[in-house]
Amino acid sequence: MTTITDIAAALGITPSTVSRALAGSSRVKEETRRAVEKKAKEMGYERNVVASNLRKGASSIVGIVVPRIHREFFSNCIGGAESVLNQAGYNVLICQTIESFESEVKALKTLKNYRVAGVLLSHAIESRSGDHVKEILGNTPLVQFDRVFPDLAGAKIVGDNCDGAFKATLHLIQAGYKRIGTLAGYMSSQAYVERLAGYRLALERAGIPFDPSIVYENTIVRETGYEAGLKAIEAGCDALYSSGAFNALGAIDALKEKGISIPDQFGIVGTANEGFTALINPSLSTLGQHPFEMGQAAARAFLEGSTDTEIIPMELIIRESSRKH
Amino acid sequence: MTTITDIAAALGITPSTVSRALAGSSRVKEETRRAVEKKAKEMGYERNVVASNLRKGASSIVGIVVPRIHREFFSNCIGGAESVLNQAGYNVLICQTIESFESEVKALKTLKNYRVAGVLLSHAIESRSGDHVKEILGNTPLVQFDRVFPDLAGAKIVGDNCDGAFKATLHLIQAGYKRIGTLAGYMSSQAYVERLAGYRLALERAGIPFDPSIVYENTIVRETGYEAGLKAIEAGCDALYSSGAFNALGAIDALKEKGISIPDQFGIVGTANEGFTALINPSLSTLGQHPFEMGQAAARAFLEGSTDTEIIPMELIIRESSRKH
DNA sequence: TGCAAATATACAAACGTTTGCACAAATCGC
DNA sequence: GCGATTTGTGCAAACGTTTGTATATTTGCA
Repeated sequence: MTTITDIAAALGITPSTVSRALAGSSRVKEETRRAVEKKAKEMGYERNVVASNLRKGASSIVGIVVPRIHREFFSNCIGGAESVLNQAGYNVLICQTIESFESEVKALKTLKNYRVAGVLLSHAIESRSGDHVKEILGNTPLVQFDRVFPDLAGAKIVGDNCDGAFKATLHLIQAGYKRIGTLAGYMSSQAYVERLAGYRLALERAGIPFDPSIVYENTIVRETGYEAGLKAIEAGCDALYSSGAFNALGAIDALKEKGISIPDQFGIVGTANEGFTALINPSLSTLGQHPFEMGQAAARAFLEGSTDTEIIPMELIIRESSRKH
Repeated sequence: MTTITDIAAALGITPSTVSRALAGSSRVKEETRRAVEKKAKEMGYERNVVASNLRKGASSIVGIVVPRIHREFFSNCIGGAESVLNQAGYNVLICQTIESFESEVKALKTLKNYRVAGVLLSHAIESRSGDHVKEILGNTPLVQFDRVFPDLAGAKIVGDNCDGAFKATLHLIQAGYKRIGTLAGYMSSQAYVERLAGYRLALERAGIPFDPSIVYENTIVRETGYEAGLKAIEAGCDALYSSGAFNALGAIDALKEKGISIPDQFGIVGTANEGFTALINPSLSTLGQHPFEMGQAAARAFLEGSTDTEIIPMELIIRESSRKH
C-alpha cells in the first residue's frame, strides 16, 4: 500500500506537506496541493485511518452494543444509527451481548480498547445497573437507547412507554371492553415497568380499579403469552394490553383455541410493531416503537454531544384485533 | 489512559519488557511477568488495539457489507457471522449499501482504509460485476455470500437456489397442481437466475412444457407480486412458485381478492423463510434459506482462509398454502 | 576459575500519520 | 529599499505498540 512517504518521495517533498495538502490545509500552495492530489490518485493512495487515528488520538468508529443483532427492533435501530453516523463520516462496530451481562462487559471493554469515539448501548436483560459501564467506558461518550439505566449519565433515547401503554389501554376501554388484563414483561426492565404504569394509569383515569390478579408478569415469548392468555380467559378478561408482540401472538393462539372471537368477544393490543403484526389474522393492533428513528436519534445525540433524555413517541396502530363493531 | 510506558516507569523496567510480559513471551522471567500483570490490573491498563494493529500491520476487525442491515435475512447473516468471529477474537465493522453501487464502492474503500483483516460481502443489487471489488480490496481476504459474482476470486457462500426451487416446484407438481407459474426476481442477480432454472428443471423432469408467458420477472415486493398474481390468475395458473416472500404475499392478496381459495384452488410456495410466513393465513409454504448458518459459514470460510464455494442447502417447509387436500 | 551458553532485559527503530516549531522565501507597508 | 509580515515548506517528535538486535546477567560445565 502506498503511504504519504511514498508520495512525498515521488514528488521530492516531505510527508508533512503531503499530509497537509491532503488534509486541505491553507498552509500549502494551491499548486503543490494539486500535484499531491494528482500523484496520490495516480499511485492509488488511501489514507491509513489506523495510523491517522492513533496520531490524532481520535477515532471515527462508533460502537453499538445490542442484545441481538437479528432482532427486528434492534436491527432497525442499528440501521437508523448507521445511516446517520455514516453521513457524518463515522463507521459502526457492532457487538451483541445475547442478553448476557458478561458479554456486555466484554463488548464494552473491546470498544474501549478500540478507543471508539462513542458507544450506543442497549443493555442486556441480565444487567442490573450501569455501574460496569461507567467503570469501563470512563469518559467515552455514551448514549443509551431503549433499555436504559436512568442513573447512568449521558444521553438516553427511550420510547414513550408509559404514554403508549396509556393510549393503548384507553383505546381498549373506549372500544367498550370491560375487564382488561395485561401481559407485562420483566419488572427488572424499565421499559416494562413504564408500560405497566401506563396501563394502570389509563384504568385509574377511567375509574376502573387496578386488579393485580390479571397482570401477567414475565410473559414475553409466544409460549408464555399463550399460557397467560389461557389464564386471562379463565379470569374473565375480555381484553389484554400486551407489552410485546410475540406474547400477544401467544394470547391469540389461546383465544383461537378456545373459540373466542377477536375482536368481538375479546380485544387485544400488542407492543412493538413487528412486521408480522400487520399480516396475521386477525391483524394485531399495536403500539409502534419507531426503532429506526430511535437509532437515528441515538446517533444524533452522540454527534451533538447531547446529554438529554429524548423520548420517542409511540404510535397506536389500530387494526382488527381491537376494532369492536 | 495508562500505557505500557506508564507501567514500565512504575516498575522501573522498559516498555518492551512490559509488552513481552503481557504478550506471554517466553523471554521474560516468570517473576517479572507476574509483577507486570499485577501492576497492569492495578493501573487499569487496557491495550490500545489501534496502536497494536498499526505496529503489527494486522487488524482484528472484519468488515461486513450488506445491502440493508435491518432486512431479516441480512441481520441474521450478520448475527451468525458475528457469533463466529467474536469467538475467534474478531470484531465486525458493518456497512450497508442500501442497494447502491456507489455506496458499495465507498464501503469497500472505508474497510480497506481500516486495513481490515477481511471482508464479508453481499452485493448491492445495482452492482453488475465484481471488478470494483478486486480493484479496491487488492489482497484483502474476501468472502462473498448470498449475492455473489462467480468470476470474483475467493470463497463464496450461496444458498442452493436451483435445488431449492426445484424441490419447491416439484412439490407443487406432486400436490396435483397443473399450471404452475413463477414470480421470478431480477435476472441481473445470480440467485434469481438459479431459482428460475430450478423451477424450469422441475417442470421439464415432469414432462410439463416450460411456458415463458407465466414467468413474471422483476416481481420482488408485495405490490408487484399482487399485480403478477392477477396476471397469473388471468393466465389460468393454479399455482405459483415465488422467488421471494413478499411477492408471494402480494399474490395471496390477489387470490383473496378474487375469492380463489388457497390451497384448494391455488397453491403457492415462497422463498426465504421470513418470520411472517408462518404466521399469516393461510401460512405460506416456503423455501428456508438459513441465513444465520450462511453468516456462520462465511465467517468460518474467512477464518480458515478457504477459497471454496460452499452451498448451503435450502429447506422446503410445507405449510397450508400448498397442502392440497 | 574461566569460558561458553542460556537467560533476561534494554535499546532503538518501526508502523503511517499529524502537528508545533523553525526557517526560508515572498510580499507588503512606509 | 529596508524591516515586518505573510506564505509555504521542512524538521522532528509524537501517538502506543511490537520486535530485531545488542547487552548484561546468570547458569552450566570442565
